[in-house]
Amino acid sequence: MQQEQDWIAHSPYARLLDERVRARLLTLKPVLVPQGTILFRPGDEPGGFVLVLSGRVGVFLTGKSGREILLYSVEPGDSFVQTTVGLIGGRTYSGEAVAESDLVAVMIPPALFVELMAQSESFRSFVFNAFGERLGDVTRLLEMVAFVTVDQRLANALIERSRTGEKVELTHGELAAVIGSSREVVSRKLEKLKQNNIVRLERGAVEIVDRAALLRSLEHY
Amino acid sequence: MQQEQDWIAHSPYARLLDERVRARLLTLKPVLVPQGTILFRPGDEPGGFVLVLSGRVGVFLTGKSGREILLYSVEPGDSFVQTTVGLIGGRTYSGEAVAESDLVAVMIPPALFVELMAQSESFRSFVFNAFGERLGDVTRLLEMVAFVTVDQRLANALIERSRTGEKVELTHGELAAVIGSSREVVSRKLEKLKQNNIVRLERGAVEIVDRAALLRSLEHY
DNA sequence: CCAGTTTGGTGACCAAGTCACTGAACCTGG
DNA sequence: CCAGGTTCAGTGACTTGGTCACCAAACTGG
Repeated sequence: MQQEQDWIAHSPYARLLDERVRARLLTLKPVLVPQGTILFRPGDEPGGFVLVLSGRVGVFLTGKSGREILLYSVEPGDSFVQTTVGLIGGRTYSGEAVAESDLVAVMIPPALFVELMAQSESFRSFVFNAFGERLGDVTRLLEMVAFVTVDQRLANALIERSRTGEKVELTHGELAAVIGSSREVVSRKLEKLKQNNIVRLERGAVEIVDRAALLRSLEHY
Repeated sequence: MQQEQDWIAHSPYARLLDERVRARLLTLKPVLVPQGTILFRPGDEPGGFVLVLSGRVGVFLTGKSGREILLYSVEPGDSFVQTTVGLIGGRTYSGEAVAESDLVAVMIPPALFVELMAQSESFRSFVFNAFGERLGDVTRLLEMVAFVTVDQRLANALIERSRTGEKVELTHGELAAVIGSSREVVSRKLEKLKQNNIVRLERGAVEIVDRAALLRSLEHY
């Protein structure tokens, strides 16, 4: 697969890695992970620093009520920095990672990880950026959940997941997890959007009809 | 001041730093920062890696409505990893840091920071752990805000801030920021706790009378 | 001691989450 | 191909929490 060879070039941060590191990383054998696999659960001891080459992983937090919220997604070129914390500091992690599609990934074993950290400036930058990225994601999400209405979070989620106008193939329940709300609430909000001819609904998917209207509802920010 | 010399020994992670690094860090001149100083604001370019030696810093997120939420606090031995992200990755940061008390801190200049990262395994661990710590804090807070009732968050905050039974010297508004709620709601909840003889209220402070009852309200988790 | 500022209290209202259902759409295996 | 289970969506009633617009009490600095 092409992606397995030039993923580095496609990742905004990984592309800055120096040659030596790239060479080392390319010797690692990519693993195939089927959709739906749970990569780790709360409390798991991390096995290494995982880099996603293709596919998409969602990391969820689950409340005791069973409600879930998507902490962030890991996309090609991203890594599971969280597991890194454990690697170095011996802490375990909270949150559950699920492969949202079939996955190609490489796992950098702890020894190699530590070695690269010691030797390569560019690798350190890469890891740091990945970390910063995550912290930023979670902070942004918190900001959303704490300060922004469900309507806006929903509008935002729909727009983000339909950049090129395609249907958003998520159930109401899944959408709820993305924006940190509940299925019922999402259903009701979508119902209203439908009545205003802003979206079209079908089982398991939402189609944006009037993108402009959605965007307008966001601009008061 | 004693603390300025042996802060390293008191910090759970900093104490693991190797001799060479300690020596370098101890040559840095500590800065005194008066209470109330805003250390950085959203969008600021970070000036270095800041280590807090004594005092306490709160990092807040502010919604457009003016409501605030405490992201986390930085205590002696902790550092502002966030600024680090910027140091290496050139990203700016969201959140506002306020000195909650008079502060003694050292700032590790970018050049030294990069050098230490390159040279010292133990320094890398230190920085990583600090990072992991923050990510954990923010994740935990998100979990709270998303899944836990105000009553429980309030009970939790009161207990945490009165470990040894002292009064919690925060206004209702400040308490609201700590748990991510609003002043009015906190006032009403406290009112109820008072009626049940669980707390005693005074202007600017809350005293826990029946700690056991508070703890009970948490155990359903 | 008085004016202005902080802090706290309250009612009315609205937004959102929860509970307990119902029904509709879909898969699947005999 | 259709019967029964399962997943997905819709809905009403209720509770919790956040917001708005106030007012009152407590502090604080001249």
